[in-house]
This record gives sequence, structure tokens and C-alpha cells, in this order.
Amino acid sequence: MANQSDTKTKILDSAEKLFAERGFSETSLRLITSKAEVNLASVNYHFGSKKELIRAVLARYMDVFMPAAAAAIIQVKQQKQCASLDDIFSSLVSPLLDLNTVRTEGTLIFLQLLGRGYIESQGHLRWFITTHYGQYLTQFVHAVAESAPEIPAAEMFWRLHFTLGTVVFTMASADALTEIAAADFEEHNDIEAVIRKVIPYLSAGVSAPVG
Amino acid sequence: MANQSDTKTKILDSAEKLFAERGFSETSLRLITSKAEVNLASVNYHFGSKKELIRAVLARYMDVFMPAAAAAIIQVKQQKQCASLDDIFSSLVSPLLDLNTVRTEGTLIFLQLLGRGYIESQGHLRWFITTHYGQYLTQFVHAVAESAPEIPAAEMFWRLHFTLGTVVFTMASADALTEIAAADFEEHNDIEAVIRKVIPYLSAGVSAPVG
DNA sequence: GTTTAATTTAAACGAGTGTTTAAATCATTA
DNA sequence: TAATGATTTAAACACTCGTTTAAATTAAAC
Repeated sequence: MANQSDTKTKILDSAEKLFAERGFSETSLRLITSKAEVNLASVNYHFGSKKELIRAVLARYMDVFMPAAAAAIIQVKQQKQCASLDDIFSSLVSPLLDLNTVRTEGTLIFLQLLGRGYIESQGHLRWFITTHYGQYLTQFVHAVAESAPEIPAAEMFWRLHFTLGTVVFTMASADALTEIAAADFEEHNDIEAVIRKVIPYLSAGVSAPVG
Repeated sequence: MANQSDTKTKILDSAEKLFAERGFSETSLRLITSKAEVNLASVNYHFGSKKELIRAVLARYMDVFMPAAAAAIIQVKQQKQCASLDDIFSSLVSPLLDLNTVRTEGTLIFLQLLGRGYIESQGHLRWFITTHYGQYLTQFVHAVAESAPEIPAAEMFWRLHFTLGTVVFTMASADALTEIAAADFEEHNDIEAVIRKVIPYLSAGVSAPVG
């Protein structure tokens, strides 16, 4: 019984790293299990299938991040009567960075997984996210909409997806970008620095005057 | 000799559609050739390998779009002394939409291919683009930097990548998004409408005040 | 019309995939 | 300790993939 959760954790730890780096379908179960130093068949024994492993990897982060993010937004709206978009986005920073304490490089891995999930999977992951965490998503959308009431709902729909694209793409290629930036501009750019750079960009974009 | 280019074109037409829809590695040569109604081996005969087919699919659009985009930017800078970011981004719209006259749904397919290419391929495609079309890219970066001189170079580096992420992600999931938007807001959203929605978002983001 | 080259075709190859099986091993409980 | 259930293991299965081969077909050149 002690080894069960040990094997399960080893698989999850190995899988999330590889999934974030190379994507879901480009990562084979054999690579995951060999890096985790467990048997190939243990994935299907503990998780049932590769699809369910993918969902389990994502759920481990979602279950931590989503409630924390929801609480942070509620807190911001209590402290400030009229929270700005910058306030809303900024309130998500510490829930994101707290994932680094949960697991090594947790923040980066979570954001990369999110990006891979949104781009790669046509069906099962998007369904999994919306059905399991849909309440949090709508709550977040409402908070943003309240902070930019001049933007019509239809326009806001698109701008939030633009925002998602910005975040997801940036994080999916964050490794390469921070290297280039460090070489070209001699700046120190860890994941937190990138997050803090992107927030003004997103706020300005979401609240841009409607053409 | 008449059938050679015929088969080649049939393969390219079938491949670009499937690549844009489901990504490169998720699209098998057998699916491409069966939809194109040609023999499986003809891909390797005419293109050498799957990688070279991918490059050929992308090059067919790049060779049309890149010179047209470059010309459009030059024209804008001649007409207006101080072209705004909106002007620069907007000048790319008609070169993009002109791809629809080259091939059916050309604009959408091109942008989706670009997105897939940037996200999926770690090496060969990124190398192919920068070495073959790098001159156009640097020209575009300079034009943007000129239109937002208050943004430091290091900050602009990041914001242009945010911009790339927005465009690429939006287009990669454009099919799903336009469907949802149509259902939720009863709006008509073709690819041009999305492009025109994203431009104010990008302009505001790139020129946002630096924190 | 014959020869030569280009193209198409069907079949197979070797490697890699997720999944399943049944035996072996381990831990727990009686 | 013996028995029972949980877990691990090695092997095989069935399938898909990109690529290659060699023969068949078509087109071009002489």
C-alpha cells in the first residue's frame, strides 16, 4: 500500500514534466515509465489509460490553483470597490507562484500543460476542464467583465480568448524566450518576471477602446 | 509531365487542409494521400519526406504573403510620416485576406499552419522560417518599434512575442471559437471579423505604459 | 514503333504506439 | 505461518506510422 501511491506519484511527476516539454501525443508511456523507473504496465494499472493519466496530471494542479485563484479574486473585490483589470490579473500572480512551492517549477509546468491541453486535445481535455472547473471559469470571466464594463460581452469573449492565447503561448515557449532575452538584453527573466511583464499588456488589450 | 504537378498539387492541397485542422504529427501520410486520391508512396517520391512536405506546404503561403506584407508596410510608411501601431497591423490585413483568392480559405489555413508550426515543431520549421524569411521578419519588427518608440527594446521583444502568441493561438483554435461565438452571441464571425477584432487588442497591448 | 525516362502502384519493412495478459512478487490480514 | 489481496513484472498483441522496394504503367524522345 505504501508503494502504490509511491508509484502513482512517480508516474505523475515524470509525466507532467514530459507532457509540458513535448506535448501529450509526442510523449510515449514508455518514455514516462522509464524516466519514472517504474514498469510500463503500471500506468494502465493505476490510471486506466493514457487519457486518464493526462487528466490526472492536470487535475493535480487544477485542484490547487482554481480554489486559490477564486479566493484571491474574491479578496481583491472585497478590498477595492472598483477593482481594475490590473488588480484582477495581478491577484492571480501569487496563486500561480504558489504552485512553485507545491512542486519544483510548478508554475511553469502548470501553464505549459494548460497551453498544450488547449491546443492539442480536441475533445476530452476541454470537456474535462469545463465540466470540473467551469464554476471557477465563469466566476473569473464575471470578475473581468465587471472591471471593464464598457466592453460588450461578445467583444469580451474574444478578448479573453486572445488573453488566454497570449499566456498559453508565452508559457509554452517560455524556456526558449527567456534564453534569447537573456542573451540579447542581458536581463534576468524568470517566470515571475515574465508574468509581471505580461499583465500590463493583457490589461491594455482587454480594455482597449472598441473599434 | 502533366500528371506530376497535378499529383503534387493534390497532395499539397490535401495536406495543408489536414495539417491546419489537426496539426502536423496528428496527420498521417495515409490520410493525406487517401483524401487526395493519390498513392501513398507519391509523397516520398515528390517531396522526399514528411518534413519536406510540411515545409513545402508552408512555403507555398510564405512566398506569397511575405513579399506582399513587406510591400504593404513600406507603402504605409510612405503615406504617413508617423504610422501608428494600428496602421502597421492594419496594413497586414489585405495581404492576409488576399490569400483567400489564392486558395479557398487560404487566410485561415495559413494562420493555422503558422500557429501549428510555431507550437509543434521544436526545430526544423522554426529554422526554416527564420532562415528563409528572416529579412521580412526583422523588417516588420523595425516598423513596429518605430511606431512605438517609447517602448524599450527589451520590453518590445516580449510584447511582440505576446502578440505572436495571441495571433497564433487564436487562429489555431479559430474554428472552435467562431462556432462558440456564433452560438452564444448570434454574431457572424468569419476570419476577417476576427482579424479586425484582434488588431485594437494588439495595438493597445504593445503600446501599453511600461510598469 | 521502339527505347528511354518519369511516374504510379501494391506490397512489405522495421520501428514505435497504447493496451492486455498471466505469472511473479510483495504486503496485509487471519 | 498460511492465505488473501494488491502490486509489479516481462512478454506479447494488435495497430499505426513513415519509408523503401521493385514491378507495372504512363509519357516523352528518338
